[in-house]
Amino acid sequence: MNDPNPASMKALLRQVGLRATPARIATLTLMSKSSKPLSHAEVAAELEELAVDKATVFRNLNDLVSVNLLRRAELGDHVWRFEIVNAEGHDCSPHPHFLCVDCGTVSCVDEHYVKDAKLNLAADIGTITEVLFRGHCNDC
Amino acid sequence: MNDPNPASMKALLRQVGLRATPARIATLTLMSKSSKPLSHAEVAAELEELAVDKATVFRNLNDLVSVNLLRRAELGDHVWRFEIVNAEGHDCSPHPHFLCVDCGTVSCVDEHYVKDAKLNLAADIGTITEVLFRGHCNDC
DNA sequence: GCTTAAATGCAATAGAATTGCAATAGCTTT
DNA sequence: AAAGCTATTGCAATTCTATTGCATTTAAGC
Repeated sequence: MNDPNPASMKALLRQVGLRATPARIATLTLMSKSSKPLSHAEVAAELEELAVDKATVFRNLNDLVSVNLLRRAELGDHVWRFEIVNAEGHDCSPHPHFLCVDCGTVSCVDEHYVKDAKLNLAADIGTITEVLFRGHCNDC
Repeated sequence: MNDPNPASMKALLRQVGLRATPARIATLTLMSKSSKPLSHAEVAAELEELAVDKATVFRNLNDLVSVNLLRRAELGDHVWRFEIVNAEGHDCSPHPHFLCVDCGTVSCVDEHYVKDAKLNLAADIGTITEVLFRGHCNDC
C-alpha cells in the first residue's frame, strides 16, 4: 500500500468504487497508521474532532470491509474491531489475534504459530479463516 | 460428573454454595445434556416453559460460571455461549472451539491441535486461556 | 456550473446483556 | 414443623453496541 497520505487514500477509495469523502479519507488514514485493530468506538473518538457522526463511522468501516480494504474481527469482548488489510509492516493475509482479558490490549499474532494447527484442522473439521487467542499478556 | 438427574444436580449446587432452585437445577441439567455450548437465548428458550425469566437465566448462567460449573465463551457472533465444565464425554479442561460462519454450528476442538502454539505463545506473548477458530466446516 | 446518486447527520431503533428493587422462596436453626 | 434470614426471582427499566430511516448535503461525471 502507498503512503497513508490524503492523495493516495483518495485514489484508493476511487479505485474500489467508493466516493472519497473527508470522513472516509480520515478513516482510512487512521486505520493505515494503526498497528493494531481498532474498535468502532476508538475510531469514532478519533474522528469526533472532525465532527463525523458515529453512524457514519460505522457505515464507513463496514463499507471499507465490504470492499476488502479493512477486515472486521470479533475478539471476544463483544466489540467489533477493524484493521487495515494491506499496510506496510502488516501482513496482507489474515492472521491470528490475541486479546488480553486483563488490560484489553489487542495484538497481532504471527501466522506461523498456527500453521500446523490449521493444516490439521482443515482435514478434520474445515477451513479456518480466523483464529483468536485470549488470555493474560506478559505485561499483566 | 454424576448423572444429570435432579438429585445430583441439587447436591452439586449445594456443594459449590449455591441454592438449589428449580431454575438452577433445570439450567444445570440442560447444560449437562448438551454436547455443545449453548447461547443464553437457547437456554432461555428451553426454560421459558418453566416460566423462568430471561434475567434469571442470565444471572444463573453467570453464577454457574463464577463457581466454575460452566464456562463462558464468545464465539465471534456477539453472543455469549455457555458449556458445562465437567461432563461425561467432554473434556474437563478448556479446549478450543470452532464456529462455522456458514451454518453457525459450534464444535469443540481437541486441545492437542493447539498444544504447540500455546507453548510458543506463552513465552512470546502471554498465557493463553481461550482459543477460537472460525471458518467453513466440511459440511458447508 | 449542473445534475444525480451516494454519503452524511440526526434521531430513532434493534438486540444482547445487565441492574434495581420489591416480592418470593431455599436453607438453617430452633 | 415453624420462623427467620438471606439468596434468588420476576418484572421493568437501563446500558451498551450496532443499525436503520429519512431529509439534507456533497462528491463525481457531464
